[in-house]
Amino acid sequence: MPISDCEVRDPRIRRTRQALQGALRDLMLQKSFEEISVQDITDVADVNRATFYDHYTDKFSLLDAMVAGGFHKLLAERNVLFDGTCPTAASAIILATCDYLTATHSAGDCTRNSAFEPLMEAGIVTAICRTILRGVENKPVPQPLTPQIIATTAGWAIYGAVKQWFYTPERAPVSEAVPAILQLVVPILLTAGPTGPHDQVETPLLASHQA
Amino acid sequence: MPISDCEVRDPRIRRTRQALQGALRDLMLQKSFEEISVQDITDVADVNRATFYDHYTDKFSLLDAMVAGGFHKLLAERNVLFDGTCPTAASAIILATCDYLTATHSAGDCTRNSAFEPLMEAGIVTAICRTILRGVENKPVPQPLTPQIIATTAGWAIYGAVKQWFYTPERAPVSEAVPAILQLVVPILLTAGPTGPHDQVETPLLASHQA
DNA sequence: TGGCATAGACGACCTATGTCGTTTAGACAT
DNA sequence: ATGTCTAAACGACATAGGTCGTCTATGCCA
Repeated sequence: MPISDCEVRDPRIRRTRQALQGALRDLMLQKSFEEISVQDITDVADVNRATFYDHYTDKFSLLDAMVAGGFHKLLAERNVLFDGTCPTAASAIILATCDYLTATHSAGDCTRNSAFEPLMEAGIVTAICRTILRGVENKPVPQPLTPQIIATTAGWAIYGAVKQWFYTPERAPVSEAVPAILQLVVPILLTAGPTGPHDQVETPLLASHQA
Repeated sequence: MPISDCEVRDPRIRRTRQALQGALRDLMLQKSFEEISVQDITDVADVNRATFYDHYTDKFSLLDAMVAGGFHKLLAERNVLFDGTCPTAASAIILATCDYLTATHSAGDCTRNSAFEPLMEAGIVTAICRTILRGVENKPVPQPLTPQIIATTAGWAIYGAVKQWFYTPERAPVSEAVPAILQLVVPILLTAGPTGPHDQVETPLLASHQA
């Protein structure tokens, strides 16, 4: 039976999970997610196939863990902590999402079918919402709204906007896209309590440092 | 090879696809999506298993077609046409989403795993975005935004909000939720061109007629 | 009404999936 | 170092998934 992924003490568990995640990552450079079998993954990771099922219920849940972990790590590396409704933090999240999408898609995939994309998107959105929620969960919100709804709405809106930007042919550069998306989203965030230190948007610096 | 689902002339095709969709719908009342095999579906639909693959690539794509079709039908039945940024139309979409989520979840599922939910959500979101896009695609929008980005952002925001509302324990009634969610998303819609006939929100009537 | 195009039936085949029970070996504490 | 606990290996098995080629019969149009 699979065990939760965060904070695993036993180094053996970490090692094999790393191996499995690394294997999937490598394989996705060569073929699409749907073409990859659990056998393929365990072959590359050099663990027994049955062992795979000790950690993940199927390849979808492995993907899930990878996306959630990867995006969370990206946010952590950049020290993104959403302090209140400060637009700078929101910009950082938007930028991170742009970068993450770019990074994961440059890795080979023309996968225009099946469950891969929705699953991956769900993972990213969850991570975004959680980050935002940490910033707004103690703010007062007008009835019948809740901090959760604010965070979720903003999180989904951000991902939708970034996704659409990403798939737009001849899209604007990130440096333009981020403040534009920010403008769309701030009203949602402003619904929650008083604003942070910065009140109005001023297009902060947005150098894209790739993962 | 599977053929597109919309506007199928041949009645035989419609018939078998209806049978397959109906079978899945029935089966989902009894067990979770992941527990249902293609065999199960074709047994209930009384078609050969191989025939299934003539229409859908897998059970996920069947679900996809069902959700997209079902939600689209719901919107069509209610004559939801998103004329500009008029809040009434937005309310109708939000309400429809609430109802659809309620209807599909009352049908048995405690499915807290796997690809089912993300897949279903993706279908709903796509339908919402398409509907909104029809209303804003010819509106002028400030650079570097596009009508597509407006529509996608609003669509994802709406679904996220409704989802969060839906999963909130002891949630407010729809009649309160819809205008609240509307308040969150109108700013996004208002980014696009001049508003429709109604300018300010006034909490229009929102009787929930279930599907 | 008759012929044609083609959806669906059917059976066979191979691969992938998921599960079990047993055995091996590595991590960790004493 | 040594013993214990348990992750992982391993082999085996039953079921599900997906594909192919051929045959049948039904909808459609002339």
